[in-house]
Amino acid sequence: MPHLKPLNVLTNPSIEEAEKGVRDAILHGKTLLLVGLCRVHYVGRARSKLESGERIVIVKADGSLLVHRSVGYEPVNWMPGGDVVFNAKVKDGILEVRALRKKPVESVTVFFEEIQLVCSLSLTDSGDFSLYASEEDMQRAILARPDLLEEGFRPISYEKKVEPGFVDVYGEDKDGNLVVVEIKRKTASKEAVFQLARYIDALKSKSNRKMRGLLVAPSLGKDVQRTLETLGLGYRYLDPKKCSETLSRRKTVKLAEFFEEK
Amino acid sequence: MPHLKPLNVLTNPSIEEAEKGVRDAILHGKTLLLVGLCRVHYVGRARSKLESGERIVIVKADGSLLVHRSVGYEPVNWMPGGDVVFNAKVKDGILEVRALRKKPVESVTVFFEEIQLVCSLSLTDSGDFSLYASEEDMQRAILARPDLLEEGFRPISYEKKVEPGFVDVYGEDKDGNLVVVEIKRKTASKEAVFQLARYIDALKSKSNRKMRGLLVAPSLGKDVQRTLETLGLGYRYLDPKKCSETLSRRKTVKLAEFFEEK
DNA sequence: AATTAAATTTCGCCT
DNA sequence: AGGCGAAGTTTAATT
Repeated sequence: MPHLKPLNVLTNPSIEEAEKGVRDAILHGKTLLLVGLCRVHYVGRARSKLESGERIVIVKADGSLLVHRSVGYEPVNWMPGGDVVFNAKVKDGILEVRALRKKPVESVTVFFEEIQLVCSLSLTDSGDFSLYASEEDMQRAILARPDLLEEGFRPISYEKKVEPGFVDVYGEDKDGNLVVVEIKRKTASKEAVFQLARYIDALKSKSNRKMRGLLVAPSLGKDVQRTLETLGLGYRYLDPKKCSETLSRRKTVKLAEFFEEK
Repeated sequence: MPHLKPLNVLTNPSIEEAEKGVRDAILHGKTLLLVGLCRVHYVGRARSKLESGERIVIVKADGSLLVHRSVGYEPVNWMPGGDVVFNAKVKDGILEVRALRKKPVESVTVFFEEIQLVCSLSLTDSGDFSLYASEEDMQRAILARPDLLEEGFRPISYEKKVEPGFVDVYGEDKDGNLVVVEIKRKTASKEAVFQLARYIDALKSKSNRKMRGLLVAPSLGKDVQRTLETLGLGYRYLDPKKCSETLSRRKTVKLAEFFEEK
């Protein structure tokens, strides 16, 4: 049974009615849904022009603006949220809706010739969003169950800072060798191998212990195996989904927990 | 004066009415706009769960689906267009709208507990979209006016294939040295420098002429200047906007024109 | 099909 | 505030 939430809908309004609806929505911090025939200009980091056509425009209270065409997952024009100022006015029978932000300076302006729909909404949304099987999940899984990597592996640290960046996982194997681990959640490219090589190169100068490099990923790109061999590095198959399953069996949530008392 | 295009709007419909509206829209290849209280599941390359809240859902005829929260430029869940099969059904008073695709196998399912708006649209949109001041614009500008790079520079080719990829612009300077040019439309990182270094490395073996490397960008990231110096490479400031202005003054449109008769 | 690089990338984290 | 790397990145181009 619907709660009949306040829902302001104008269908095929005049430009002037639409203007009022848009201004009210923006003024009251509502989410705005527009459908109509429009042109769009973007000026800022680049510059773009979209000729006349019917599109969906979403204006959110956080300052973000999206222009969607009838096809495509991505918006054709947009404005990321943030310090954005909206503005709506009628000029020569055209409704101009403009979003302007500084840092970087850029603006999206939508010129509506006709409006089919103006809908202002108050979206109540406090639902949690959770994502599994990300690269961080793989990292957490390895820390929780080091034998996923190899038998006898013991993590020493994670996100260790070295010159070129951060080592995903750093530890030692059952023979006491240091192990540098680079994780990729999908097919690893040669770039990943070079990244690992750079880490090892940077770390070798800081220790005289034997050091191994291990690339962890669900699969390898073409020639990557050969590149690994050339550079004397190793590979361990690991599937991100398996990692998230491993984690859901355990109750570990935060990365830091693994090292809190070391 | 509005054309009064066919616009199907249901406000606060029952779940069953909404189901009918959704099915009809999908069946007739319309764009669908939904607003309502819902949960969302994603399973595929990763896995995600979004708890109950009010959101905007867009379903396009090309198979793409977007779930937007009240804040944020990016959709919280989505499905890229392509070979997507949609499905809508009511189960236990909940309207399930599901998008499924293979390659990769993944699905987004939206569970509506309440619906505020169902709107099906026929968007007529053939408007051209044009973007200026892209990296390609910078490339074209350099080819059209080589002195943007440096006085006396003469382009030999563009998009020249070498082992690791493609050299943006390749030419010779006023002293007859070969010049390899790497273009970035925004702040250049160390990665860009390494990319340039790899190209030069690959090309040096093919010629015994002196060879210079030039990174072209509107600015440099931290330490990038030092990296350039270490590797003996040069930098030339160039602003993408200036490039697009240069191009709009000239009438050159196609890259190939510059070399058609060489 | 696989690889590579760009994107008005955005986003988050860390210095 | 700037830099770096990841993303369910997407997209386009080229092998």
